[in-house]
Amino acid sequence: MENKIKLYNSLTKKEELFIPNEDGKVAMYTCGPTVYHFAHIGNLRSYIMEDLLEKTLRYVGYDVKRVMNITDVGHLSSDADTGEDKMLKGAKREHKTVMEIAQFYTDAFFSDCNKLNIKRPDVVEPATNCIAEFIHMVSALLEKGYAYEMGGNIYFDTSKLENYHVFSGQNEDELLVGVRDDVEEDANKKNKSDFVLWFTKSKFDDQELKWESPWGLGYPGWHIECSCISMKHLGEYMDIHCGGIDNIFPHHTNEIAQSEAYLGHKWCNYWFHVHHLNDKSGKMSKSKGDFLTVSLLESKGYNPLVYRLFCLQSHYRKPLEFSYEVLDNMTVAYNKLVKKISDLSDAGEIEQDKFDAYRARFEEALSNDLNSSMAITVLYEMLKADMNDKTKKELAKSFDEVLSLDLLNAKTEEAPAVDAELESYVLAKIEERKEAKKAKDFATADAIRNELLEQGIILEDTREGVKWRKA
RNA sequence: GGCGACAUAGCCAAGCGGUAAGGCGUGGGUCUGCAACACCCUGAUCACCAGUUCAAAUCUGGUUGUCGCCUCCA
Repeated sequence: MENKIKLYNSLTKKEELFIPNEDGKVAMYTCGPTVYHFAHIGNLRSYIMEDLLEKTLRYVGYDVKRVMNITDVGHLSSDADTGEDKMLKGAKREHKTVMEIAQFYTDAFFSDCNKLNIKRPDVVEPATNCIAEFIHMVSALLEKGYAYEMGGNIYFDTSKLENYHVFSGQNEDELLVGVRDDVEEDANKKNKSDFVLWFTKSKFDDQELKWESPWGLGYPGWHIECSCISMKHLGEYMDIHCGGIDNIFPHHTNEIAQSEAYLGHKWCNYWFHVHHLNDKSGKMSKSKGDFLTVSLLESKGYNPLVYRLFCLQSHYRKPLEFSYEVLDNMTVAYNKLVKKISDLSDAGEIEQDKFDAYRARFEEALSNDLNSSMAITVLYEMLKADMNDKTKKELAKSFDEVLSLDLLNAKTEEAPAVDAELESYVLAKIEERKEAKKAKDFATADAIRNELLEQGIILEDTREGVKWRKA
């Protein structure tokens, strides 16, 4: 098939025409969540934009296989073995076992994704399912001389690589070790950028999850899982690897190092990195104060899809600043958009030439490095264009395959099961008010409207008559 | 200290060398008993300074500012 999608590739720092290894098929990998806590809406920005990427690829005709890992072990909060495992930390905090924590937050993550209309990847694989694969790769790296054992742990030897800092062009000597106060340097490392592949020696004895390995009882380092899980399901060649921008170093850098050392050839051609969501004080993160979750937004009365729209109207490669003010704006915009589309009638035949023209413009916007903001604009222009309602509705339906904003069946518009009793009551009141209006008794008419409003019923006088809905 | 990204109207934001899309808000208007809805109208020379060009928001160099990364982070 024709390849026409252009994507910015973090590896080459250029926008490139996306050409998969196998014609018409895309092998896509996404770094999944570390399930020790709820995902905040900044995390979810990445997953929304990656979802958009996947759906765009499908929309233009690719057969996509997407794999995501779930990090449920081995993610230390420090690289030295003095660090505390994030999973264990979460478990301690909530007095649960590590596996209970992992299950709970994995479910919570997919529940949030569901609310944001993020499609579940074709394969979701927890790290703890693949211990044998990890051990296999670590063994192979030791055999090939890319790894060494020191102080009970297995390390990757970055000095064996020609170009370790593939992403940044950083100079080894210029890197500062332990920039942050709470990071301790690991004295076992031969080179400061070496990283752990397998731990057997841990200073915290209560590490719950350990596995037998050729090097003793232990657990995997953080980076090994993504390399192994992707190869397990996608093979030795991958098309697109996605993740948040902060994963470039060290996570993705290390993934490339170990994967290509293991394979002996180029591993992944395109790297897609989503930039951060900030608030006025800067980057949103779990370790900083109050983090915003989908549930929190919902409790404040926001539709999660409004947040999705907020993300889509920006570009994935731009930092985005969150504020409730903007979210309020988006709520209005979203409701207007949905109303406009729901008012379209089904009458008539599709005007195929116009349908094709707008669909092409929509694809063109997304093909241009996922210009979702432009895609939204195409949606607005389409709704204003000179064509019949049926065509517009079908186009909206088509666009929504990618946008996933529930444009045709918005959750907000789904009237929560109205019981007949309430309905007849409201209709009676409307009739009463109509009589009052006819008699020019506007005081009574307004009183009735206010009375209903107090019960959460909103009346609107439209040209087609009185409409009512729940607030 | 090193590396990188970003800088367009009140806010979000498109723009990829040919003279500033779109959304929200604001203000004005049509409609309405009023309100809401809907519809119409309404605004910026693109952080700053040089340079390249017939032509620059768009390219180059520099300045300033904001943010991120340099072994927790999406």
